[in-house]
Amino acid sequence: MKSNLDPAAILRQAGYRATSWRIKLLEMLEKTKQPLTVAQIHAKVGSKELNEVTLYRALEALVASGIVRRVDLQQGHAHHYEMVGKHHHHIVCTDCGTVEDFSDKLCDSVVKKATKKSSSFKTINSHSMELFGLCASCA
Amino acid sequence: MKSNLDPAAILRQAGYRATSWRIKLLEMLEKTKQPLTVAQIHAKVGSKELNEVTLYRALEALVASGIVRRVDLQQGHAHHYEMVGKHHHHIVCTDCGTVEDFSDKLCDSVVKKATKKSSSFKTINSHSMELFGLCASCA
DNA sequence: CAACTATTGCAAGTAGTTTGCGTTTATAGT
DNA sequence: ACTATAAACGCAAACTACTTGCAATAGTTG
Repeated sequence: MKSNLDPAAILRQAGYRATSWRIKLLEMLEKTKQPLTVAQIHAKVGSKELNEVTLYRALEALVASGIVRRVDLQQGHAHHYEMVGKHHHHIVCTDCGTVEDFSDKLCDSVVKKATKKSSSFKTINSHSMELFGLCASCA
Repeated sequence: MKSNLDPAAILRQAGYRATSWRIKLLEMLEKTKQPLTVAQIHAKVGSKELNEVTLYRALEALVASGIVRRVDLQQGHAHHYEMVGKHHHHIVCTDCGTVEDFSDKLCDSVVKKATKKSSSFKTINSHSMELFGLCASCA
């Protein structure tokens, strides 16, 4: 069992067809470090040829099967998308929008504590955490 | 210096006029525990009389001056709003949308650690964290 | 390589939010 | 209290982000 599946294999393993657009989409997302908006993805994958609707449907499917993650970086009302990969969070510059990744296993402790203390939740499946501040050049 | 200002005082202190709509809006938000969407707020404050645009402008102003907070509970593409009050986070049921508050000072440690480790950020002004799972009745 | 069905493109629709502009209303100054 | 001023408001219209229906196309299975 290879740890790094290629896009076509990832898609088929999740029960999807390995279509050229979805392969291109996953290849691009794997290369890119920053979470991207639909508009940015659209531009990068080929805004002329690829229909926006197709992109929305592809992202919806990929998010549903846990291949892609949707994050809210509080920039207007558009979401950002990124490959799930290893779990991490974001530090976002509220001025220029630069994004830096970070991760901390302390988060898991927070989740565990919250679950234990909660009156009506016993299982937490996922969590999001983003930090907002000013990057070096904007400060 | 009273700790609990009334809505009119809060508004004036932030440099706004204490209009009847904004007073009603803050009174309602103070009473309500759950974060609400614009549509829900609109319905609660008076959907017939209050123009939606006015509500959007009021919320924009209140968010800008830190009186109200905008949170993303990942339910479609609408944001939720709540009074800032004391800092806390949310546990959201991905099935029925129930929201429970929680807070943990460990979060501050995470923020501090991330700031220290970050290569391009030295100041973090705010952060968001939401947990997603299934509540007792949906599990 | 034929049949089956997921995926795509197009056109249209909906939800959420913003903008421009003329009118109303809270507030500061008399 | 009364008036001038600018913030806040309502209405209409525009706009962005996203969704839905349906017919055409293209992976995949046998």
